[in-house]
Order: sequence, then C-alpha cells, then structure tokens
Amino acid sequence: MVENNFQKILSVVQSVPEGKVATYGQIARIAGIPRNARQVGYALHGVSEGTDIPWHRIINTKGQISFPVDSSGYAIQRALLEAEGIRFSLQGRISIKKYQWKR
DNA sequence: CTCGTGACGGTAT
DNA sequence: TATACCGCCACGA
Repeated sequence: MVENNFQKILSVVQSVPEGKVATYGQIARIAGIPRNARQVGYALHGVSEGTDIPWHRIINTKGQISFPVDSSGYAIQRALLEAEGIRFSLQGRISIKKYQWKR
C-alpha cells in the first residue's frame, strides 16, 4: 500500500468536519509528518481547485488565514468559513480554542 | 548533487 | 501581545 504524504494529507483534511478548523501542523501531525507542516500547505495548493477537499478549514497556528488579506484566496477562504458559522474577529482571527477540530 | 523557495511552527526578544 | 529569527523538509530548477 503506497500512501504518499500527499494522499495522506488530503485524507486527513477531508475528515475535518464542517464548522471546525485545523492547523497545518495539526494535519501534518495526524498525517504522520509532524515536522513538515509546510508540506500540508503545498499539498493543498495543488488541489485548491476542482476537488471535494475542504481546504478552507485549514489555517495556521495563529488562528489566521495564511494568505495576504488583499488576495482573492483570503476572501474566498474567509467566505467559505463564515458560511459554516465560523466568526472572525476584527483582527481577522478566529477562536481556535472554540472551533478546533482535534488536539 | 546543490541552491532557493514556501497556504508553517516554536521560541526568543 | 506583536515581531523577528531559526529550524524542518518536500519540490523544482
């Protein structure tokens, strides 16, 4: 059984329930690559379009979207999260403590 | 093989 | 609490 980290990551991301969020490091840890959170972002970058992967539920450990606030990606991700009931603070942050998927 | 890059994380200041 | 720096590691040139 040849599971690439790529597939493993997508599998974990796909298991994140609606209304919840997870950090890159969290996904990486669960996927078996705790020291490679960057790979998670890279993997999602390759499937951000045309898939069922809930990539928008993945944010960084700061509780913020890892995109420039003036980018289209930021607007899209934020809109998708708010559509699931996730509230953003005035600083563009969310309460990971509250929406956190797993630990 | 080496070098530079990055949707990151943790610690120091 | 916010910012700066360093460490990790897969990928592509």
